[in-house]
Amino acid sequence: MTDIPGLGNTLVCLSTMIQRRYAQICADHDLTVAQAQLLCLVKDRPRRLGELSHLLGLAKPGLSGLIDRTERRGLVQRVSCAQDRRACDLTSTPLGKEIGDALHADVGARLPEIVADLPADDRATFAGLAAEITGCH
Amino acid sequence: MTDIPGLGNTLVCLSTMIQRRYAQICADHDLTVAQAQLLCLVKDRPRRLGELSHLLGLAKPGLSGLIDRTERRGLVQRVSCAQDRRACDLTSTPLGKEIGDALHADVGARLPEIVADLPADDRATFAGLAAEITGCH
DNA sequence: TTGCGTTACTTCGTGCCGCGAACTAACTTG
DNA sequence: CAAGTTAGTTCGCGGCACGAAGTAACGCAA
Repeated sequence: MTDIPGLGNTLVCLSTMIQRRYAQICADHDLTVAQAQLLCLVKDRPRRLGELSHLLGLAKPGLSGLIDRTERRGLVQRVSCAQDRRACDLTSTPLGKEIGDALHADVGARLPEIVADLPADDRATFAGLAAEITGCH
Repeated sequence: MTDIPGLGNTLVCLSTMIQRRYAQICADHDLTVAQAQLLCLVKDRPRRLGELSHLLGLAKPGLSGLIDRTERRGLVQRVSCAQDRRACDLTSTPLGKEIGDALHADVGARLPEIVADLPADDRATFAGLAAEITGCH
């Protein structure tokens, strides 16, 4: 494969730009990045902890603590699962749902400012390629 | 400006993909992301702490602690500045320089795997646009 | 020169984040 | 039923980063 010089660094820079802005948006909704990501996964449907662990790339104890903190803020709730009494579903509270929806809207509105300097057709091209890479459709 | 639906989410996904892979590469060199970023800024020339604070987007105490931990590992060194006795330059040790260079090479080699599934011309297009957005030349 | 505001950095206390190891309870299989 | 597996928790640790408060050095003005 043809190497593109400096691409590695460019990707790190890009990712840092996105993370910084995303963290700011989260903070504006009084959320940490980790809590925001948890909330977004859970705000529209309940999920098993094991599933969350996989999606977030966290080991069990890390997830457990993250849920503890988020539950303490009243955004999320453990619900014991009827089919398997060992297991837990995590759901969002009404407050969590509300905040999660607001965050999602804000991310959609403000994060793309990062590419605002590009001409419109480049912006569309970039968005398409990024969607391709991530598999986010 | 024309909104591109879902772009906010796509950017978060992209950034997460990059961060996860980058963290893995750092871990392979026994570095945390924060320490790696510090080391990369310092490995080719000394820098003032104030400059680093600005570049890394950290407040003073956060940087101070990060440097403490990195210094404890022998990768980096505080050098008091002759011109201004309040100030500090941060330099990399020979070990730090070596590890930093190895990391940099590895990032260049392995991080672009993220875009490996794209056809070659799309890859080049994406790289160009990303460079444009970040201002990484 | 002496004093005063500013700047550069550190220390302290706090809280979030995430890991491995060890544990408990519940399911499953022989 | 016994043994092994699975889902989740707890504990102790270390990294990360903040605000508030402190210290030392600089620079300027009276």
